[in-house]
Amino acid sequence: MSDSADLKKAGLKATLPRLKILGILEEPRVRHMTAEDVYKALLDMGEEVGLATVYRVLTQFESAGLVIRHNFEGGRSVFEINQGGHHDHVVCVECGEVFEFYDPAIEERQRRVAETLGFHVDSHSLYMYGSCLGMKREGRCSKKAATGTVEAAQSE
Amino acid sequence: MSDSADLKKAGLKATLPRLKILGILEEPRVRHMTAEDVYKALLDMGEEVGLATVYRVLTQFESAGLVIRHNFEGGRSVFEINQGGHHDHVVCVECGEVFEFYDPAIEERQRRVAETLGFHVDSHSLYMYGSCLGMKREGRCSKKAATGTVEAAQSE
DNA sequence: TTTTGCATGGGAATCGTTCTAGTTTACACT
DNA sequence: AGTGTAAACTAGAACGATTCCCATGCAAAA
Repeated sequence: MSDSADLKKAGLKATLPRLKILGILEEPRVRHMTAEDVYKALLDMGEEVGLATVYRVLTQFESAGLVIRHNFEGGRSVFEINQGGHHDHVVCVECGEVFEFYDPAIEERQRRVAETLGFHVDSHSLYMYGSCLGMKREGRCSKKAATGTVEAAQSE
Repeated sequence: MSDSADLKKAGLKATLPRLKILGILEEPRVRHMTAEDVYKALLDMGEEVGLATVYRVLTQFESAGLVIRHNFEGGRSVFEINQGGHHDHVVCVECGEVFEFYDPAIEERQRRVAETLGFHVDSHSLYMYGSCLGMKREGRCSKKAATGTVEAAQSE
């Protein structure tokens, strides 16, 4: 589906800034960006978009469910396009790289804990912080902002 | 052990501001506080402590392992005294209440995911956001800043 | 085409947090 | 107990991230 249609479905007019920002977030190489990152990417493309607009649009996208906002360590928000499948994050504090994973067993346990507490869960997040030295050896780390995805083994 | 001895063991001089802040964090009723909360509590006690000192001391305590810093939704840091046992958090976005739980199965799965990735984990956090309507019924919600702890069932 | 209203851009304002400068304090050693 | 020195303190300025404000722009409705 076109970005334009995505926006309209979310109740947002398909304006140029919104289309550009959505386009940037959809580039597969840069799944996790700060508002500043998005702003710089726009400038690099020669677009005249204000930083305030970037923040406003990202917040609107979040409300509309188009993007997910993360509160990683360090205080600044990181945005990622929402492509449906929930996943958790592993963040390398040395190179800034972010890996994703999904573990059905963890999800199920979380669901059950909430149920036990009688708590209605709107959203949940799981972050692991550390260093990807082991991954470096395999040549996956050190290229800043790259992203990998891992599907955890299902059972046992 | 006395707070003063705790501080010295952590390599920190036992100054008045540090003792007061540690004392506040140790009060069982208020496990999760922002720097601002701690500052206000000090003012209420009639103490003359600067906000900058509160931030500096909390950061020192974090480095020393005396407190844990959380990055909940909303961007501001929340501090909690570190009493040894790791646990995860359930945050009610309506009343601000924070509940804690520990689920060994989740911890084990996380450990395994990191292992699979060859990732060295320094810290990890799991937050669930939502509403505690169900808990309200049992009279546990609505008293702002109160905290409950739940031990998740072990197996199955 | 005029109206109406949401969207934008730029700069000022705000918020949480950290830094700076000068002053005070804790603590080891008389 | 008295004192020197490094560490810690306070207040306020500075800072980075984010939001607000408002005059202008633009696009759908009348």
